[in-house]
Amino acid sequence: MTATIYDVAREAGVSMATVSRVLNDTAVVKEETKKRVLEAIAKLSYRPNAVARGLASKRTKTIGVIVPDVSAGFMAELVRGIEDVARMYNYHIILCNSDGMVQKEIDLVGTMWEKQVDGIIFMSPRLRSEHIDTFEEAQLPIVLCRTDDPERRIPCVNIDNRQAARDVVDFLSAKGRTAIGFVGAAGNESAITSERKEGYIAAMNDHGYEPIFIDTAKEDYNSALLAVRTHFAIERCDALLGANDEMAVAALHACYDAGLKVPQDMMVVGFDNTKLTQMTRPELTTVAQPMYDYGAVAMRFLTKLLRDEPVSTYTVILPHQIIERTSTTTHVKR
Amino acid sequence: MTATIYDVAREAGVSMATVSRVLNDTAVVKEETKKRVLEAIAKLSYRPNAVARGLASKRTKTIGVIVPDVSAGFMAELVRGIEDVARMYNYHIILCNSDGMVQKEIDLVGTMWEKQVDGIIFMSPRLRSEHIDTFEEAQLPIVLCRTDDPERRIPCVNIDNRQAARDVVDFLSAKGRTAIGFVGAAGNESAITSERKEGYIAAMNDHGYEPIFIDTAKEDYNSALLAVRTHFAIERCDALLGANDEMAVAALHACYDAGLKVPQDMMVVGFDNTKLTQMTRPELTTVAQPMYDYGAVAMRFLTKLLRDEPVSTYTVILPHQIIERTSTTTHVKR
DNA sequence: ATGAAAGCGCTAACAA
DNA sequence: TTGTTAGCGCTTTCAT
Repeated sequence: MTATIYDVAREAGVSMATVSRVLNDTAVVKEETKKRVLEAIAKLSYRPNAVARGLASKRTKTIGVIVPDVSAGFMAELVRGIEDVARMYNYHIILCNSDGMVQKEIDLVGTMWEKQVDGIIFMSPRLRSEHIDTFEEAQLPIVLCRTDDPERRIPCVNIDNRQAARDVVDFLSAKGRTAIGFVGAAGNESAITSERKEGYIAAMNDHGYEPIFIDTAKEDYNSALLAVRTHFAIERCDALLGANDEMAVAALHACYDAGLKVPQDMMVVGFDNTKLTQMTRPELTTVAQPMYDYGAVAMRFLTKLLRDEPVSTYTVILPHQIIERTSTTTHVKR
Repeated sequence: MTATIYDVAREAGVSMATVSRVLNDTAVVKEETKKRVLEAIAKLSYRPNAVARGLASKRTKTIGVIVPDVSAGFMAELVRGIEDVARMYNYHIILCNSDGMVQKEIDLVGTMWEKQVDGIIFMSPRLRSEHIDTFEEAQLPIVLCRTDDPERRIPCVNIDNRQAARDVVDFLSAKGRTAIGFVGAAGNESAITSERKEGYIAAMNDHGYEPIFIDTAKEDYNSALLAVRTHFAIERCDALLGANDEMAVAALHACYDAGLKVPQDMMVVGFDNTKLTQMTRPELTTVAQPMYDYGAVAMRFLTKLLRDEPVSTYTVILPHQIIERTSTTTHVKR
C-alpha cells in the first residue's frame, strides 16, 4: 500500500503515463497493456496518492462544508445529504463548524482555500457583505444552503419561508383560530426566523388579525419554554406558531405545564419537521422542510458548477408542506 | 491569494527556504528578515498551499472520521467534539458515513489512506476481524470511539455499558420495581446494546428477578413503539429499560397510548441522555453518556498518538451517570 | 542565519 | 497507443 505509480509502471513494464491513463481512464490504452497494469496494481496493492494527484491536477475532489453547528437541530441530516451526493460524484467533504460567527466563517473560507477544496457549501444564520467579499476573494465555487442572500448574487438553495409562514396562518385561520402567537427570538434572530416572522405578520394583517409576539431571548428550547410560560399570564392566544420545531415543542410543553389542552385550548405548529415532532404527545403539526434534500440539492448544484454544466437559475427554491399532526387536529380521536 | 512561496521569496529578497522557515517557525530567522517576509506575505495576500505542503511533508493535518450516520441520534454531537479538538490542534476532518456496513467501512479506510490523512477516528456498530486487518494494512493511527474492540488491540474510548445497565437495575430495584423489562433489538443489535443487555441480565439474576425481554425488530423508535405496544397484552412489567433514549421514548409513548401512567404504573429509563429526554412529558430518566466528550477525548487521544506523546493505556473508559427525571420519580409533584 | 537543490507522487502536454 | 519530460508548490537536507 506504499508503492508509487512508478513502481507499478516498472512492474507492468510500461511508463508511468500509461499507468496514469488506465487509472484515470483519460485515454485509450490497449486492452492487453491495461490488463498488465491492473495486475501490477493488484500485486503491489497500489493506491494512488490523492495529495500528489491534487497538486498535479489542481483538483482535490474535496469540498468544504461550513455549518454553524452540526450538532444543532437537523443540521446533521443536511450534512448527510451533502455527503451522500458528494460521494456519488466522488468527492469528500471537510466539515467545519463556525458557530455562526462571522469572523470564524471568513477565516474558514480562507483555510478551505489553503486546503485547495474544489468548492464550498456554506451555511450561516445571516449573510453579511463581509461574507460576499471573502467569497469573491477566494475565487471558489460556492453554494449557499438554507442561507439567504438578499441580493441573490450567490448560488443558493432554500425554501420560501415567508410563504410557508403565510400558509400556516391560513391553515390555522381555516380552523377558526384568530389569536395566533408567534414564538421567536426578537432582535438577534436568524435570517430564516425573520422571514418567517415577516410572512406571519403579512398573513395576520391580511386576515385582519392582530399579530401577537412571544419574544424569546434565544432560538432554543429553554428560552422558548420560559417565554411561553411568562406569556401565559396574558392568556389570549388560541394558537401558537414556533419559529422552529424545538421552540414549538417548548410551547407545547409550556401548555402541558400550565394545564392547557392541546389542541383544544391551544393549537401549536412548528417548522422543519424534525424527528422531534413525532416524539411528543400530542404529535406536532409542522412545516416540512426537506432537510436532507437541502444538502443533497446544494451539493448536486455545486457539482454542476464544478463541471460547467448549465444551470438555469442561481436560486433553487425547494417545496415546503404542512404536515398535520395531533397538535392541531380538530377532532381528536382519543 | 494565488501567489506562491516563490513569489513571496522574491518580493522579500530572500530564498524560498527562508520563507518556509518563517511560515513554519522551523528554524531561527533574523528578526529583520522575518519582518520583510511577513510584509511580503501580507502584500501578496499569500496563503500556503496545504496540498503541496502535504505532499512535501507527508503530513496533511487532516484526519478521517468514519461514522455510521452523522444524522443518527447524537452522533453529530460526537462529531462536533472531534472537530473542536481537531481544530484546537490545527487539524481538519474529512467526514464519511458508512451506514455501519462492513464493506463500506473497509473501503473508506482505504480512501482515507489515499487522501493521506494523518489518522482516523472510527465508529462502528460492531467490530469484526476484517476491520482489524484493514487497520493494520493501512498503517495509520486509529482510535475507536464508542466502538468496542473485544480484544483491546486498538486504542479505544468508551463507557462501561455493562456496569451502566447494572446501575439502572439497582436503581429501579431500590424503588421497589422487580418486573423490569429490557427493550432492545434481538439478534442484530449493536455491540453496545449487547453489552447493556448483558449487564441487565447479570443484575436481574443478582437480584433474583426474572429478566423480561421486549424484543424489537430494529433499534429505532417505530420498532420499539410497535414492540412495546404488542408486549402490553401481557402486562406484567412495572418498569422498562430502553436500549437507548429513542427506544425508551417509544416505550414512554406506548404507555401513554395504552393509558398507563408513568411513573406510577410504569417507570421508564433510557440510555444516552440525548436532548430527547427533556423534550418528553414526563421527562425521561436516563444514563448520561458524555456524547461530546466521546469525540473530544478520542481526538485528543489521537493527537497524542500523532505526536508520539506517551499514553498510559489504550482503553479510555469515560464515566457514566444516571440522570433522574420524572419518568421514575416516586413522588410526582403535579 | 541563509541559500541551493533535490525530491514528494502525480498529471498533462508534447513527442514519437 | 505509448513514452518523455516538465512542472504542481512546498519541505528538507546539505552547504555555506
